Amino acid sequence: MSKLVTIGEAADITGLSAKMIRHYEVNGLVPKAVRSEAQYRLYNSQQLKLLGVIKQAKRLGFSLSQIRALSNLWQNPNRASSEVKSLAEEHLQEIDAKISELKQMKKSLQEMADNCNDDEHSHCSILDGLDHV
Amino acid sequence: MSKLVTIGEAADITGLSAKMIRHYEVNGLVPKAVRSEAQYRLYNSQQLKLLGVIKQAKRLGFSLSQIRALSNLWQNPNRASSEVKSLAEEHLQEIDAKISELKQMKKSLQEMADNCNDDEHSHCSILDGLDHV
DNA sequence: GTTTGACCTTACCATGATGGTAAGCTTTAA
DNA sequence: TTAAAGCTTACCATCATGGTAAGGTCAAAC
Repeated sequence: MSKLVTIGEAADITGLSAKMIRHYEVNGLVPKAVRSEAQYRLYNSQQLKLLGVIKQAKRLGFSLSQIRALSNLWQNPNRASSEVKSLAEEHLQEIDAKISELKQMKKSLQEMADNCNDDEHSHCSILDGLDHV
Repeated sequence: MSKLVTIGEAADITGLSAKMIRHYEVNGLVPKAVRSEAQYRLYNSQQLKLLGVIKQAKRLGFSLSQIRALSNLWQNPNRASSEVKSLAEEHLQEIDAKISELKQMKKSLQEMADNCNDDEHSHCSILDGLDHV
């Protein structure tokens, strides 16, 4: 007999936007919410908890399709923790790849910028660096 | 009297796609190409050079609007190198911010994953970590 | 000289995640 | 009773890119 809240309250509680919550329902990240007589979506505490899990997963940079998988595991009492770990490690690898890529960009750009005279003249090592493909 | 090439050759030479080159023209990153009688876009060596510069800037992660600015400076003989450097440093800051964000994500997720038993049981510290908002 | 295939053109739709707006119905509070 | 706030769906925009369709053009092979 848990208290039911509308989508606006659910948004306030979880820190997601109402738009996002609807979007997640349409895309299967959360089960379809029950509706009031006036067709308003209603959420109980368990569903709010799931939305909170999704919010956290978003903070960790999981994509919506990864979150859909996480959400399914979270809702499944027969899950194996190894499945969850495997999703997490997949994402950790993506994060590492992005960090490497950004570090490489930073290094190249930093080198170019360090050689730039930073004055009113038109010659610029950054443009030179971009120039020769 | 430089040789003119069509968009497909320009794409092959620069490593951009023909779609992207058209998109960049529409969005003002490159000047409108001259056309053949049959309305085919034609590029000279100077324009190919600019497309090469754009390709490099993309490798460095500049956004299209940043590249539009870089392109304008590249084409302007009266530019000041300080303007170019300022664009580069703005982008370097963005890169640094992204790296920090990803490192923070990685740290949090790594901690959760390290405590996961990785077995067939349903209990999982990763879900626990996501759970308590 | 015609056909074939590779190339070009524009116009439209899709992606992923989110925001914005509009038009209309419902609930709440004054 | 009315006004405000909140809900509904449906559509369009963003960013950078890819895909496709329908049609025009060019070069080489037959």
